Amino acid sequence: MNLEQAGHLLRRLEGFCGLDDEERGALLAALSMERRIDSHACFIEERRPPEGVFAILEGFACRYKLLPDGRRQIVGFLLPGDICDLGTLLLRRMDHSIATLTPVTAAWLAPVTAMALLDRHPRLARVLWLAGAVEESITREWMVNIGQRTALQRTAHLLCEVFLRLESVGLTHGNACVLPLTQAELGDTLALSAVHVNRTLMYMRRTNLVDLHAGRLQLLDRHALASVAGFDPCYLHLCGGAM
Amino acid sequence: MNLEQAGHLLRRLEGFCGLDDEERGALLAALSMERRIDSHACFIEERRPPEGVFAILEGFACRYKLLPDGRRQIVGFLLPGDICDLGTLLLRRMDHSIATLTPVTAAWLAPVTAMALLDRHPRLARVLWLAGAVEESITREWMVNIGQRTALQRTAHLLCEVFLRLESVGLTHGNACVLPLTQAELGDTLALSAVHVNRTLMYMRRTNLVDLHAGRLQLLDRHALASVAGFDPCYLHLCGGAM
DNA sequence: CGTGGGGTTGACAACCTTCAATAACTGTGG
DNA sequence: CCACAGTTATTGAAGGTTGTCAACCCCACG
Repeated sequence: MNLEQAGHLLRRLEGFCGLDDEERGALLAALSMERRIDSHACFIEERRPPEGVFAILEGFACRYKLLPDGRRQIVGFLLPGDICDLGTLLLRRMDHSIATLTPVTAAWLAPVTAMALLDRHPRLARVLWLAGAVEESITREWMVNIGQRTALQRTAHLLCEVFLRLESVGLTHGNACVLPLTQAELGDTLALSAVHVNRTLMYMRRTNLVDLHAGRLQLLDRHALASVAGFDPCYLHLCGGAM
Repeated sequence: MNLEQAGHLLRRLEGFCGLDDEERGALLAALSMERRIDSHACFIEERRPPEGVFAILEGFACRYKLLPDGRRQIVGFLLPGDICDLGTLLLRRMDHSIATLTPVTAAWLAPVTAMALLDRHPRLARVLWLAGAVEESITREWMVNIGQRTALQRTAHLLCEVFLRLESVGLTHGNACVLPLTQAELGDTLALSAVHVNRTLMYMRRTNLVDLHAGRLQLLDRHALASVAGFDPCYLHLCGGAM
């Protein structure tokens, strides 16, 4: 695992709680098995037993559920630095699928390895537990977003969130970051049709809120964006970052 | 804590994994501090530090988030036998509120007590962890429900879920159970207006799917209900119960 | 007997979806 | 270097599901 990628991970975890060299070492050692995954590949399938814990080192992935008629709801983004599926480790079968949105490199821990790591390093266990709690919190906020906000507010809210999450691991440059999603994928995330996502993004571009273009997100007016979204970063538990 | 109430809790946890007498005893002892809460009282508030873990012994409660304009999204139901907020134990502040929907009796564990319990009884820790993972799974399914399904499917899906969850702790009688929610509360849950909830329930009554009336839910045609909902109980991880 | 909360119903409006057509872009092979 | 195919983005028009507003009923409760 190269140092920059490990940096995203550590930076994120240490946002919660300091780690000593031994803990850092143990975590990195456990995550030493890397795997590259193609873009748009489903690498964890609903109804199959969980295959362990993994960390996203590079690239974007998502959790999603399919409906019988082919509709899809994306229920979470997995960004660089995210550690995934500690919670599902004990479940018999996955209740959702996970797929890449771009090429991804991930580090894997077999279930037994993960359990051993948690047993031997209580503070590491706490931090990972915390990271899971934050993901839960994000899921709840997404439900509010989809349930209560208009297309404009909803889109603005998601863009605020993604930007802050990327910023917290050092993946933004000024007011810009990558966001390599098609409008159809944004639609599956926001529970909007791709057409309406397009209209909404066009409107945001015209009104100088954001420019999302060729996989690159630029916040033209951060404050106004947060304002139309009604964005309150509290739920990200970032301990510091404001909008 | 009376035995029937403890029964709901144990029945639910043992659905995941057997417990020995010592574990059962330790859990019940830790949960010995009972508290009665009035109907429609907000007993855990957003932005305040978590006050420990609690178990719902009797009555209905919900997690929710408020928007600046007063709209509300209920993001989860807490039913008898549910153990709550292990996940948030480590967070600095709550990212949502919890309120009762009926009078509730709950058992409380102070944070330190909860941590001690988990440390001393690994298998108990696993079961509680599992219960948390199931709650996460339910949250994701709710997001799918709100995002992708029509009002009719959405309502049917929720009713299927509540019925099964109550059935799993022995709180149903034949095809009926209590469901003491106003239509406005159902609306906040399903992200529908109270008026449209009413229309939908009227429709379901006319077509002999369910009768929801005076706080009592009766499934008139369980199979048809599951069918219109596109309900697949897999996400509840009940290990047995089907619809 | 009045009051207030919840349920029920109708009319109308709004937001968003769907369908359809076109334009821009990406990668591939000749 | 260009032609081509496939995907993604953009825009218009029409229609549908759901929200809002308003009225009315019913019932429990004081």
